[in-house]
Amino acid sequence: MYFYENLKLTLFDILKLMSQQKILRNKGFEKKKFNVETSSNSDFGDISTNIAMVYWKDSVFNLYEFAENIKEKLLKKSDIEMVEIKNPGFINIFLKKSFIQNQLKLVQINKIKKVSNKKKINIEYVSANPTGLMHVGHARGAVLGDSLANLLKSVGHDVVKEYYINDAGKQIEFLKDTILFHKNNKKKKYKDDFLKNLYPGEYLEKVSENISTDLFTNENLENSEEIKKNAVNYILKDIKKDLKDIGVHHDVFVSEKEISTDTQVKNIISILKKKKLVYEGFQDKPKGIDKKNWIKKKQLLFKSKLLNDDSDRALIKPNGDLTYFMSDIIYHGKKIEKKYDILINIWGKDHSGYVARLENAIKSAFNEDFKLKVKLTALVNLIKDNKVLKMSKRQGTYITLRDVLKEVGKDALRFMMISRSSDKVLDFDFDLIKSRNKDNPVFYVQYAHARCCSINKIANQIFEEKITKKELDFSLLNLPEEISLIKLLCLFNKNIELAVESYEPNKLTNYLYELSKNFHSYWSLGTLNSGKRILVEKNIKLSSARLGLVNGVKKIISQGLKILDISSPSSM
RNA sequence: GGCCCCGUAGCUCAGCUGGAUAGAGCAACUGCCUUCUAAGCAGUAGGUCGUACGUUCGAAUCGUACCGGGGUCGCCA
Repeated sequence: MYFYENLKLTLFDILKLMSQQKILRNKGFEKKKFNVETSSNSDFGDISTNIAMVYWKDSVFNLYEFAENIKEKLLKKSDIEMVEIKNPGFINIFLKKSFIQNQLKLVQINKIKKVSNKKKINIEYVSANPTGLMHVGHARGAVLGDSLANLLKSVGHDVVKEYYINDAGKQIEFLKDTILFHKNNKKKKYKDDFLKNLYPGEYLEKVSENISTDLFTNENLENSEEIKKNAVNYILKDIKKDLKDIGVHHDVFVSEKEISTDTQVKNIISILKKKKLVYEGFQDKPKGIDKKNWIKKKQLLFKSKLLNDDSDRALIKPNGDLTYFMSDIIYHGKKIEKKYDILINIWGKDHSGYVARLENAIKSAFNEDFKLKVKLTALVNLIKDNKVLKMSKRQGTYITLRDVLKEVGKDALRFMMISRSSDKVLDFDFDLIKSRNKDNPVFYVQYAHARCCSINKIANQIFEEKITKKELDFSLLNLPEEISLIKLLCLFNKNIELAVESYEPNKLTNYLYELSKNFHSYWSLGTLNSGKRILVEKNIKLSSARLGLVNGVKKIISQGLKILDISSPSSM
């Protein structure tokens, strides 16, 4: 247990004691929350807490007396050197140096802390339509979902990673049309008179070549379905290959077509009917944009107006097909059947208006006790020569994930994709990502790890077997930079926890960057002052202790990068 | 117009389960390599945290309203 966790328990004990001593009047103190934070400023000690400001009103004392009482009790602890009370009521705790130094022993054997309440979690991500190759936008969701899944697993949750294949509906119809077009117009140029509702780009031409010509000779329904199936399978294979190349693996692939059976549809409709949430009717005309071709048609609608939507939403298209909304209700129903505690969906931000609707629908249909968390990812701007690369799906000029990957590599791609919080537009700058210097955060972190490895090699050369690995004397680590590096290492687990709780892997990349920065800074002390070099030739004990610290850094960086599925190179 | 997201240094962003003097990186300027990877480090300068009001001992953080930017609002997914 690291020092800040320790202190928190100590403070809880003190509260209990104060309750016994009738200093605290109410027993409800456990409900209130107080902070135990590592101090931002060394004037404020190693640990600061607002405990006195939170609880003094529940006590027989005034704020100052209350804080003093806590201070007295804290000073009885052997690990604490000094306690100061500062306005407007903070208690600042200064720990004994030896206590902090010995925290490094915990770092050496650091294991990521498991959660006490293990959850069954389903995370659905990527789910790119199988109508073409993935682009960087998909990659953002892919890496976010994958890193998040790894994080959740690392703290002990039971995680299933899922890909929902949209292999039904109009998009797939367009895909088939496009394939047919290529088959029938093989030699004709199609750029100029390109038809609406066909997918552009050369890729699908290649796909069409890989589909048996026999299917095209007579156009019947059966063959048509077969073409769709073959095309989807072909494209899906490519998508899976790309995902594999960026280290993304799903446990389950669910086909929209397969789960949306007639019985399922009837089932859902009858459930919703019982709850009086559906009716045959006319949808409101969409607001905002002028819709000249708006035609009223009768269809099955979900009463989402009752649930704060501004319009009721269609479940069945006038032609009898399912809307994607309906398919999604069925799909989520399937997931809910499997008794997950938490359902996580990673979607592009263009679906933001849809989140509440779906959540309302499935909560009212299934009444189950589960938590739905939809994470939305904002756009990715590809930047080259300080210019945003314009992409147009219509003209088929979008840049595919595999092109980007070829250029920057998996590690850089993964790191960059989660280096910003997901709801902010991400600038993906090729020049930056490919640079081998500190401008590039991926490089910077990996370089810190490589330096740690390098110093180990040199230590072995200089000291041979004399360098100790066990029973290091950490009391020799007295530089302020060493102390703060140790404290920072202790915060790794805390940052994992934060990343998990907020579903934000970028908290981990931020931490790793921060740690690397501190390490590079520590390393460089030696260039000015040879006594501050990590390896001091005439002092094996000191060198060993410092090497212990370096290896702590190495361990934490590699643990962090492993969760993100990014390599930790031993030399660069 | 409704809903969702964003607004922090010239630029890109951390910080947001309320805490003390708001932090990094880039760009600018000044320094540091005969010595462990200078692929690096140190320093200077740069801010009414979009605006206003409110809650609070305390607000970048919470609430309300407004301003600016983006997304979305069919039977596309």
